[in-house]
Amino acid sequence: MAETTERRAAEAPTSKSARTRERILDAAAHVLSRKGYAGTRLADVAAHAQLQAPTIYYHFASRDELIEEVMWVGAARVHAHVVAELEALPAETSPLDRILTAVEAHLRYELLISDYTTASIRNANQVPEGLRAKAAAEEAAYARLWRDLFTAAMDAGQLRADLDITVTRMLLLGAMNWAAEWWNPRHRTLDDLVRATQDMVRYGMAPATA
Amino acid sequence: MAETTERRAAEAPTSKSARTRERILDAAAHVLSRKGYAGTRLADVAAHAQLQAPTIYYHFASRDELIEEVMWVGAARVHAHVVAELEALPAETSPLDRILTAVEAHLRYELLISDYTTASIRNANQVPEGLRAKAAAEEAAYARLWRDLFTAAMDAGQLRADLDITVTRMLLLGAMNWAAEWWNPRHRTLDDLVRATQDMVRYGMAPATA
DNA sequence: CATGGAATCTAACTAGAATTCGAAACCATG
DNA sequence: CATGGTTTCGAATTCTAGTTAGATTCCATG
Repeated sequence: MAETTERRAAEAPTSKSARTRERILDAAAHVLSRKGYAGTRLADVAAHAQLQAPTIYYHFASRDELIEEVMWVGAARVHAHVVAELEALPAETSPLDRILTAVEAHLRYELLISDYTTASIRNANQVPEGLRAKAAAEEAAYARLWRDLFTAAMDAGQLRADLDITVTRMLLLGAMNWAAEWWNPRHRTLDDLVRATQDMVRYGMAPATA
Repeated sequence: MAETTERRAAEAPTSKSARTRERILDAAAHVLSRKGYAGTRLADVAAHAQLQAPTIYYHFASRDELIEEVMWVGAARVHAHVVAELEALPAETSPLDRILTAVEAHLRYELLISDYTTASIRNANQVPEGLRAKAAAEEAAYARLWRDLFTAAMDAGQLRADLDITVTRMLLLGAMNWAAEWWNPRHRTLDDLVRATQDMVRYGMAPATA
């Protein structure tokens, strides 16, 4: 019953088998983010999941299928979380405020489940083509969400008229994705990071030119 | 003699041996950026450098030493290039303009030698500790350069007084580093990318509040 | 407490890749 | 054209890690 608070993120693992599967997936994300695609050894994954390597084959058909799922799950969960946060906003929320909400949701979720995030970020271009398909489709859909947010804000006149929204969108996502590489909760709170990122979007770095 | 124009970037390869060594290094950066640390096979590196795997051992003591050098070279060259561009500025250049110059220099060089850039970016946390030392030291020195640029601009009142310059600096570097992952010269010129990044620094995304 | 499916384990097979070694090819110099 | 150092190569060695097979343990159910 104490689990209910956890269920927002992942779906609830019911059977014992499902829970073991989830444990293997988490372990794989952990190893994948630190060792890369080629360096992800099933023996290491198994050790983190507290079982023996061959056991993985009871839950996944192959090493590649396991890794494919990690790559996909990371992207899918961030996407779903941002969508949920946006849908929770009042209908009259301005396009710019929707962007700022998306920024906060992306950062919080990315840094919360950072093993999956860093795993898919660092390995996006290292994993063999075949394994990329599902994750790539998910990322494309997520990119469309951001593109729509920017287009709406531009149409509403809330962005500088001469802004290159394609490039700017990628710069913003890059700044956020990179945070998983350096952010340390002992130096800055997540709240501070979110605020600094939102301020960067709104005001840039220079003071308002009087 | 036609080589002289190339010499701005890397030091001039004089002897035949030095040129082969450089070719191996380039090939290693290429493979490392695409396959990761564990996935970088010497046979692949050799194929890209148009020679056989054992030949690599004539130029490098081991696979790890080769990879260590790739990781280090990328960071060192970007650092050196940015320093050179900054030193070429007139003494009276304002701190904010110095930041904008550093942005341009970083982006141009990073995207010029993007195999090295993406190699070190994607593998920074995948390479074993021992190999990180040299590259990490170089990156630390480079980070200090940026910290000083920001501190000077803040002291000169050219940045918003409430700006968190530590976080903002990392967001900016992240946005730029990430560009190596998505920038495609067929969609946007490098000039456009540089301008968009500089505008983001100066103005943010929203129009000046009247 | 017996039983059968679910879940996990141990042992063995196999392929791939770094590294070593000694031979061959290259090439500037006398 | 010979010669010796430089550079490259082919073959053999060794170790690592994915995968499979078969046995064993766990555990809910009757």
